Amino acid sequence: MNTTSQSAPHKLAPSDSTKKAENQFSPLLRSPAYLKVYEAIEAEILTGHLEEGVLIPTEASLCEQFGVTRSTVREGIRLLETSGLVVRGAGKRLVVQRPSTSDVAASTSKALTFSGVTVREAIEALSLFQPEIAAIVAQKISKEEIEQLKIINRALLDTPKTDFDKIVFYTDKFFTLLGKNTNNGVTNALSLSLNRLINAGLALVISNVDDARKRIAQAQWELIDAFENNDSQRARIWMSRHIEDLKRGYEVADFGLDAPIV
Amino acid sequence: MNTTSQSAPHKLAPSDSTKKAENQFSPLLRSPAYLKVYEAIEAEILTGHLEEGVLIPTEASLCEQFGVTRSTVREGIRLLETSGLVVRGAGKRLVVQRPSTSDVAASTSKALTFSGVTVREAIEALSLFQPEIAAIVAQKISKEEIEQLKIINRALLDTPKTDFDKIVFYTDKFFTLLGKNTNNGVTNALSLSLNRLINAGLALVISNVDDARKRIAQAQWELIDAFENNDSQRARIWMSRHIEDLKRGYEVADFGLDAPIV
DNA sequence: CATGTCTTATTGTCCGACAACCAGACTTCC
DNA sequence: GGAAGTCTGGTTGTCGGACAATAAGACATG
Repeated sequence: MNTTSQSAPHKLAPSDSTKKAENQFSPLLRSPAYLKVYEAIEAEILTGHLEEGVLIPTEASLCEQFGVTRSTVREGIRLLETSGLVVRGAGKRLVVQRPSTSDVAASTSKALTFSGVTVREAIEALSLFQPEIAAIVAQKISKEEIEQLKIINRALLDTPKTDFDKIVFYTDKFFTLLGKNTNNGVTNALSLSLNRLINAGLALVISNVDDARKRIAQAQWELIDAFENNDSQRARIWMSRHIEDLKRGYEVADFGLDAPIV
Repeated sequence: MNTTSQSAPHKLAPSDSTKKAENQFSPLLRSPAYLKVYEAIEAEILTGHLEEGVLIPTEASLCEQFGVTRSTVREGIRLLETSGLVVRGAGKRLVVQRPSTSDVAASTSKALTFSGVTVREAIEALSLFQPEIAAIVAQKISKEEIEQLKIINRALLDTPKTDFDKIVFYTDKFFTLLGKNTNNGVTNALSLSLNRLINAGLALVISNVDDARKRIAQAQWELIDAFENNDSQRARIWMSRHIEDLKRGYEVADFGLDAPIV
């Protein structure tokens, strides 16, 4: 789990570039002090020596312990912050905290966005994965959670047809609850991050499709019904339709499916 | 796409805590200078003003432009680095670069690991998603890529039964090539990150299961065969078996399925 | 008990400095 | 002509010290 990707252990096909026979040395990496500071604290957290909730020593203290200046320590701390292992408490001190599922989803969708993936790719991924998620949720979900879904569905129906933001909100809420009911941090995080990817443009799409709210609500209702009967297959099918519907919405809205997500 | 999650627009159920009716103000966020530096440069990159490959101005120059000190600029730059929008060129200057799929996968699997997900969760996610990936690959993959898969499969068979690292390597390679052949940056990245999650412990598992190599190779072969016939359904099934097999491997190896991934 | 005030610990920012390092130009030597 | 040394300027990594801004807690005041 090292950040620097310097792999290439075995090559399947020998590289046909220069035949100097001297390519055996990988560029040796000297890590600057601020990186070591980061890695040291990260390790302390991952090994459990620094438990969740405890306060990281003050910058001054870290200077002493590591024998470096505050500037250096601070640069290392910035890395810790973005890695999500640490958050700023209300006051100021840093406190250890493992990233939540939502944090993971946020960073993943952000990374995907940065990498320049298109809306089409996101929707295709959605159409691959969400049906499976629906299918497994159908096996696991409890009565109480189904009730929650019904509340969302009802709220969606009660939303004015033109309150697009709210429609997006309840659509997302439904997906979110599904992800949660996989009872699996990985699938939940990945599902969340996919949803984030399409949420950005969803309001625009919905505003362009006349009966969007009705169609979404119906899909939700069929899904709920499938869940109540633990019918994985039906859940899968309706989720497919749901996503396919969204995709068509993006198409008719002429949204620019092949443009990078903004 | 803001990093600070301060949502909670509509509540489904009114919070039954203090009834002060004064909860309308969200904590106003003052962003420190180093954050603004980060955001400013990030924005320049995302809007395309700073194209891929161009060199970020020197720290000294950034100091001037932003009117802050180098220490501040440097803290901001650290954030840029971890966000993956920028890499250190061979020399020293920072150069703009959108994160690659592999970068995204790395950060995602890292984030998932940090969040403390278990091996079981990772495998379940794998068993949900990989069959779908195999199914879609069966529709898209070209003859040439199938040849690549065959080469990997052959190499796996040629690997000594006890060279566990190499077996892991080719197993991973196979999955990687599948992800690539989805021709979809999102699914590819997510697939890669899932693979990374389990690769860590895979060598240990393989070393504990006697005919691991044979079983893996057979699953690969069946998959290849399914790909050649564009048989999505068969690809799905064999991938399911493949994952199921891995899972059983983890079980018999008594790997600690419910422990967080290290 | 809600408001001010004070103290203290800690972070955010600044300044100026220097060594380490890389790249490119230049020189030297074969 | 080309390979190897040398010089030089630009840039980053680290340092040390300084001060303002802010938050937390204790305390006093009405």
